[in-house]
Amino acid sequence: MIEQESILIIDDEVQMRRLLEISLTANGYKTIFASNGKEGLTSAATNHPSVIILDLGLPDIDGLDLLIKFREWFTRPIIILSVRNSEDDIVRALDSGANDYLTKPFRSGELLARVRTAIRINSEKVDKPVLEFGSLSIDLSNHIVRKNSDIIKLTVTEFSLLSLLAKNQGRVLTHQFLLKEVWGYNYLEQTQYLRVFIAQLRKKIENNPAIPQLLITESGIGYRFGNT
Amino acid sequence: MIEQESILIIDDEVQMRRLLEISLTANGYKTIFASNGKEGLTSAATNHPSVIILDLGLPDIDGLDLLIKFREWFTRPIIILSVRNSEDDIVRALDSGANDYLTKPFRSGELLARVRTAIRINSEKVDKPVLEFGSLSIDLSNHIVRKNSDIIKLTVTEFSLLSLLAKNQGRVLTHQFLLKEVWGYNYLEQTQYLRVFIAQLRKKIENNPAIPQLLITESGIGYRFGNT
DNA sequence: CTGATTGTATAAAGATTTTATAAAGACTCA
DNA sequence: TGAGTCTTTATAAAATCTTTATACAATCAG
Repeated sequence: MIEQESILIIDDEVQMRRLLEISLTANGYKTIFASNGKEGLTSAATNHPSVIILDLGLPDIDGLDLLIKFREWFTRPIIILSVRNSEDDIVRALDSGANDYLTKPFRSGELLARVRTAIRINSEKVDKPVLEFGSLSIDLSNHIVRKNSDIIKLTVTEFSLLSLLAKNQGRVLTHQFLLKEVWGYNYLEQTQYLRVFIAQLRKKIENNPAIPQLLITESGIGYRFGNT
Repeated sequence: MIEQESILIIDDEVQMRRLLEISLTANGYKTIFASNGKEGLTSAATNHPSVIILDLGLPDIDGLDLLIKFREWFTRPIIILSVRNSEDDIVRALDSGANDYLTKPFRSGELLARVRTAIRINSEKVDKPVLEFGSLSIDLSNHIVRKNSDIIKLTVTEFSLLSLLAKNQGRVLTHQFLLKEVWGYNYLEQTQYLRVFIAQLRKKIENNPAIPQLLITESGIGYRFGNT
């Protein structure tokens, strides 16, 4: 079963939201809505949408500022929808981190195609479905971890932390990055969460948790998966 | 030295080629031209452009077929430029693997911004540069130092000092500069810190710490990474 | 040349920060 | 309600940074 892509729509016009809801859900996307920038930020942090569709004309925050704020941590596609059609607006939005820019009124078929394109390009960045590391295998799509072909039971949080580290094998991932990706934007300070979950993971997957070979501590920075 | 991005333009109109050449080279890109599909295919294969700008109305091959052919092996961004403005054309091109679609006439500032965006998104897929010095490699973005492919564990301070010196290979960096960059403004007097950490680094990365080849002392001035 | 001065290298002790782990409390969902 | 999970707290252990001590090397004046 393929997981459903979710799309966060940040727009204050009711009509526009309804229109987008109809065409996106009809094409198999899950829609999430926010009617101002603040709501959009928190919703993105908690829901981890696959794509954000952002209207630049919001009541509370300037759209460009919001875009820049998103780009401090949100790495997935952001498509701008705006009535503003000046070259300057378009260039600034694209250079501030937008993936695409469509002017209202737009053709919904084109929007859908641009959403598909953004998701396709984004997905090229990641993911072999099953990661293998010696006796450990991590099946990302089925959420199954095996050690010597025995299934190891992990909670959702444990799995998400482990798979994030494993997907970035050999790289040091900072505390903040891990917290942002696993718990969300509002947990950047909770380093202790990480320690607790790393300890739990080590108990489950390391041969000798006291001398970890897979989940390596980089003191003062974060953690790294793998010793090579 | 940053390598120049090259852009392959596949278009049969002379005027359009000239226009693109002017605005792209003015913005620091290297331009390559092809006036039909066949030429475009061979040119892309030999030149490995960073981006392809493809006009759909070519004399020899249908643009969409060409796009599909490119996508059998070409993984970098392809931006479509076309007079055709129907939703159907746009959707089909995007779904056939185009990264973006602009209709003629277009605004050259917008085209440039979309080229930048395509390159930026594409570069997120690629690994960041690694500094190499003989058997020593320093992966700045992943915070990993290897010697003969063995990972060497460095503390945050050690890493920041080493990478600062390595990034300025061959230059002498003064004590004060190093202290300012690594420890901050209030530590300009703590030359002893430097001595301690340089000694630790030498122990970790030099073949013979007593006869340093990488971390060179410039007595009375500071330190230098590597030989000139 | 000799001795004083300045600059450097290194080990190691002390202070501080960061991490590991267990376990208790809170929450969630069937 | 209760099993499973997440969050929070407490504390010991480990890692790192700072400071001190000492020895060596280079330079220069007399």
